[in-house]
Amino acid sequence: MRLSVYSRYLTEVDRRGIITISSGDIAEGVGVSPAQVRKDLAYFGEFGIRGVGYNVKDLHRNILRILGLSNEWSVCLVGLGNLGLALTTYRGFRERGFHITSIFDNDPAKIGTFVNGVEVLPVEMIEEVVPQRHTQIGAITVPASAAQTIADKLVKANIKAILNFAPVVLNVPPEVELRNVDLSVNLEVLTFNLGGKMA
Amino acid sequence: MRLSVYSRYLTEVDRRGIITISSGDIAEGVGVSPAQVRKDLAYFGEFGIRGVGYNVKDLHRNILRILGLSNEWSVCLVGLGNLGLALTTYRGFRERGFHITSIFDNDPAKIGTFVNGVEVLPVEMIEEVVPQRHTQIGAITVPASAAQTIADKLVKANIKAILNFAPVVLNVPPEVELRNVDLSVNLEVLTFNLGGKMA
DNA sequence: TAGATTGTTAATCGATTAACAATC
DNA sequence: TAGATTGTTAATCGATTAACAATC
Repeated sequence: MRLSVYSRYLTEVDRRGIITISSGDIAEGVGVSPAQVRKDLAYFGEFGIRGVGYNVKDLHRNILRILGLSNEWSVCLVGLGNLGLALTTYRGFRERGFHITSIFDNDPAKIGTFVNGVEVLPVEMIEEVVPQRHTQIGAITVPASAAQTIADKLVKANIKAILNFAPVVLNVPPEVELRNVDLSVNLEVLTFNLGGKMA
Repeated sequence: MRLSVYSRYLTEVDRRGIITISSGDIAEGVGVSPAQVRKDLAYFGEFGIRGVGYNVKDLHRNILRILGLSNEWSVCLVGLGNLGLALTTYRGFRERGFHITSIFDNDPAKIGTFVNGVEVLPVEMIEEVVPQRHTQIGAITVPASAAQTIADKLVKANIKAILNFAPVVLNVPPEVELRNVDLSVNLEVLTFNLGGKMA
């Protein structure tokens, strides 16, 4: 969604101390058309003033609210490999109100250790711990072969959304929101687009 | 691009020893419409046989070729944080013919060390080393504040494509292929879609 | 009032789906 | 020949852009 990109741009614009911004300015800043910006924003309400533009702080607040970023979220992380570890230190998580409240892995060497003050638990405990901590979001960073099993456990544990980093198509019921952060696809789009230009 | 997803599905189908597959089967396997599958494939050539379907191995080979995955690619990695480290061990890279041929960072403690047999070099050497090793793809895993500077260096070094993991809109000339792997946007789409369902 | 910029309607564009003739 | 399934054309849908009246 483009709202997310607008939000980021507004953060920067606000930091520069700019008070008011036009759809044209936003459009130029993020690389879309002014009409698109106005359409996107108008869909959620009348945030601007005709002849003037949008109040930066005000608009930003509204977008954050629409994106659900004024809420606090409990996240569980399944799979503590390099990627999982990278996520625990990812600043963007905290900035958006995401709190990693539990970490699961099935490596005995990792179970019982603490990462950022959170104890690593065996994956068998997902169904017990996730509901307990009112966790809404599960991040899957296990190998592709294990991802579906983990997804099933998360669904049973009544998770609301899954952020899947494993390169595999997961099967979850429609009421569970699923996002795939798939590096493979990105790599392939990259080489596909490169295709014509290179040998 | 959906081709990437088809490719993955065909790998699995092939492993099961299936010889021929219909557009309907593929569609069901990856969750799109049969017409879409046929349209996508027909765009690149006539890979199927009417009344029969597609030969799995044959189709897969064709898709790999179209995606540029039968080539070998030289990749440089800039930024050796947790995420950068995760990428060096990412199996999907090697599987697709991506070779990390150089790693750059500006932390003196990291410079000179070896990761997977590749020496970590100072970022100042990008413009020298990248052309030397005929590197086509640059992966940026530095903090957002440094990303544009790195991108500029890569462009000067004549890179063909950039895979950007920093949550920032990069400015590169149109002839450089740019892909953003933006976790922030994914998080925000997630909470946005969750918005209606939750408090 | 004149200039600027929004919100919105209408026109355009592209992508998806439905339908079917071609053909194995 | 009858059944199946492709490749492709036409119909549908949705998203983007252009244009402009409303209004600050």
